Amino acid sequence: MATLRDVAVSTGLSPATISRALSGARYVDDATRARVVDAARRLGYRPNALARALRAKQTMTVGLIVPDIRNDFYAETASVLQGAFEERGYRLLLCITNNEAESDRSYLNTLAEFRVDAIVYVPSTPTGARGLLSAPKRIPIVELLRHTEEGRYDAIVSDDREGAAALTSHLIGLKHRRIAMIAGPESLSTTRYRIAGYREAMRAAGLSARVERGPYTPDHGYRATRDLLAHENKPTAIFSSAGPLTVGVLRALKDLGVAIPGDVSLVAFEDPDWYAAQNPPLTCYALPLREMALLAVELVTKRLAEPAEAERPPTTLRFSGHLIVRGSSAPPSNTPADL
Amino acid sequence: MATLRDVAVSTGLSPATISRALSGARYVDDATRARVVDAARRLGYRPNALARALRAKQTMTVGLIVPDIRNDFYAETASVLQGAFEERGYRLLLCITNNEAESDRSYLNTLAEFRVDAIVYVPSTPTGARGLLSAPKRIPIVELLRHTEEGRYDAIVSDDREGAAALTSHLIGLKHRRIAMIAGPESLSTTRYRIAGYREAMRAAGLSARVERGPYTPDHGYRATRDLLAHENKPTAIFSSAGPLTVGVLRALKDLGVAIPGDVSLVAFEDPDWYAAQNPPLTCYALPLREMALLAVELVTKRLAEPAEAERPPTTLRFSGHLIVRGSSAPPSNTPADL
DNA sequence: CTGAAAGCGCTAACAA
DNA sequence: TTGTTAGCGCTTTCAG
Repeated sequence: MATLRDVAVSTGLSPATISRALSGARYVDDATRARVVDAARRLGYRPNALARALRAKQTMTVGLIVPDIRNDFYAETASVLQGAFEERGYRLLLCITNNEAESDRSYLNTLAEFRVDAIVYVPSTPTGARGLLSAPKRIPIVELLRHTEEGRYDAIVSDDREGAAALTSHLIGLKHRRIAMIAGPESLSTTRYRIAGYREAMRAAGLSARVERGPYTPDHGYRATRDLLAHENKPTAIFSSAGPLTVGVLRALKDLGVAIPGDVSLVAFEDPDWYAAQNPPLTCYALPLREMALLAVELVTKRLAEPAEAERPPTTLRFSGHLIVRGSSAPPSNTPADL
Repeated sequence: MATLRDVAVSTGLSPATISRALSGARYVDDATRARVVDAARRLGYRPNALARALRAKQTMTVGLIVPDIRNDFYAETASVLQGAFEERGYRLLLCITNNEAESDRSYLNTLAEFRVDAIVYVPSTPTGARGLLSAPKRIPIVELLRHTEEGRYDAIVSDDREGAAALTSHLIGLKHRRIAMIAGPESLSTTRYRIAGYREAMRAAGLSARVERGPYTPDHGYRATRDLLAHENKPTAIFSSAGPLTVGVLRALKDLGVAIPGDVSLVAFEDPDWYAAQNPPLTCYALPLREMALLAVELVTKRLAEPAEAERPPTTLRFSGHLIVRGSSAPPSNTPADL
C-alpha cells in the first residue's frame, strides 16, 4: 500500500508538502499540487486514516450501540443516524447487543479503545454506561430511545408511558375490560414505562392489569398470546408493546383461528411499515423516530464542535408520539360500544 | 486518557514490559503482570486501538456495505455477520448505500483508507469494486447476495433465477395466466436474475410477461400495483420480488379492496418474519440467509488467516432457497385449478 | 525476564 | 511556498 512518503519520493517533494497538498488546503503552489495529486493517483495512494487519527486525536468515527438491528425500530434509527453522520463526515461503527447487558459493557469499552469521537447508545442495562467509568476522558454519549438511571448523559427518549396509556385508553374507550399487555424484560426503561402507562390507564378505569413479561422476540409474543387465550377469562384485547412481539402475536392468533378485531382487538407500540399493510391494519402508537435520531446527531455534533458545549450539563429530551387508529381495534363483540 | 507510558511510569517499568504484560502473553513475571494489571485498572488505561493497528498493520475491523438496513433481508444479514465477526474478535464498520452506485465507490474507498482487514460487500452497482482499483494492496472482498460482472472476488449469492422461476411456476400450476412481476432496478444483479427466472417460466408456459421496474421501496410497490390493476386485462396474480415492495403491494391491495387470494394471488421473494404473520400468510421463496452470511465470515477469515489462501482464485457459491406455499396463493377465481 | 530504540504513516510547529 | 523535525501510542527486534 502506497504511503505518503512514496508520493513524496516519486515527486521529489517532502512529505509535509504532500500532506498539505492533499489535505491542508492552503500554502501550496497550484502547479505543485497538480503534480502531487497526479502522482498520488498514479500510485493508488490512499491516506491511512489510522495514522491520521492518531495524530489528529480524532477518528471521525461514531459508535452506535443498538439492541437488535432486525427490529425495524432500531433499523430505522440506525439508517437515519448513518445518513446524517455520513453527511457530516463521520463513519459509524455498529455494535449489536441482543439486549444483553454484558454486551453493553464490552462494546462501550471497545468503542473507547477505538477512540470513537462519540457514542450513540441505546442501552440494554438499567445501570448504563458505568462500565466506561475507567476512562477519564469524557467521551460524548447520547442515550437514545431508552435511558438509564444515572442522568450523566444526554438522553433522547420517547414518552413511553403516555403512549402505552393512550393505547390502553383507546381500548377502554371501546369498552374493553379485559385487556392484556405483552411486554419486554423489566430491566429496560422502555418496558418499565410502557407497563406503567398501561397500569395507570387500567387502574384509572378500575380494571385489573395483566402483563406478560419476556424477551423482545416473536417467540415470546407467540407463547404469551397462546397462554393468555388458553384460560377462562381470556382478554378481549391485546396490547403488544413492540414489533418483534407483534409478529408472534399475529402468528398465534392465526394459529388459534382468532379473528381480529372480531374476537380480539390488537394494538401495538411503534409503527413499522408493515403494520399498515396488515389485514386488518394495526392500531398503534407511532414515535417520531426520524426526528429523534436527527436530534441525536445534532446534539452529538454540537458537543463535538463547541468546546463550551462539552461542559454543559446533560439534558433529557422527551418526544411524544401519536395514536393511529386503524382496523385492528373495535368494540368487543359481546359488548357493543355506544358510539 | 491514560497511555501505556503512564502505566509504565506509575509502575516504574518500561513501556515494553507493560505492552507484553497486557497483550503479549509470554515472557513476563507473574508478579510483574499483576502489578501492571493493577496499575492499568487504577489509571483507567484503555489501549489505543489505533496505535496498535498502525503498528500491527491490522485493524481487526471488517467493513460491511449494505444497500438498506431497514430491509429485513439485509438487517438479518448484518445481524448474523456482526455476531460471527464479533466472536472472532472483529469489529464491524457499517456503510449504507441506499442502492446508490456512487455510494458504493465512496464507501469502498473510505474503508480502504480505514485499512479494514476485509470487506463484506452487497453491491449496488453492476460494475463492482472497481473503484478500489487504485489500491495495490489486495484487500479481501466477498460479495454477498448480489454480485457484479467481474469475477475478481469471492461471491456468495442466491439462485435468484431459480427462486423466481419457482414462484412463477407455482402460480402457473394454479392456472394463473396473467401474472405480473414487480421488480427492482435492473442495475442490480438480483433484479436481473429474478426477472430472468420469471420470464423463463412464463415463456415455457406460453404466457406473456409483464414486469414493473422501479426502486426497492414500498412506494414503488404501491404504485406498480395500482397501475397493474387499473387497466383491462389485469393480472390475477402478482409476484413481488422484495420485502419493501411487498409492503406497498399489500397496502395498495387493501386500498383497492382487492381480496387475497380471492381476487389476486400474491407471492413474494424472501421471507421476513412478518410474511408468515400476514393474513393470509404469504407464499414466498425463502433464502438461507443465515448460512450464507456465516459462510461469508468463514471465507473471509480463512483468507485472512492463511497466507496461502490469499492467492487462491475467487470462488462463487450459489445457494438455493425453497418455496414456501402459504395462504396468499390460490387458483384464480374464474378458473378453478384441477387439483 | 526486562529495557532501549526504532518506527508504523501522518501532521504541525518551526525554519528556511 | 517548501523542508526539517518531532511525536501521536503502540509493538517488536535486539541487547542485557
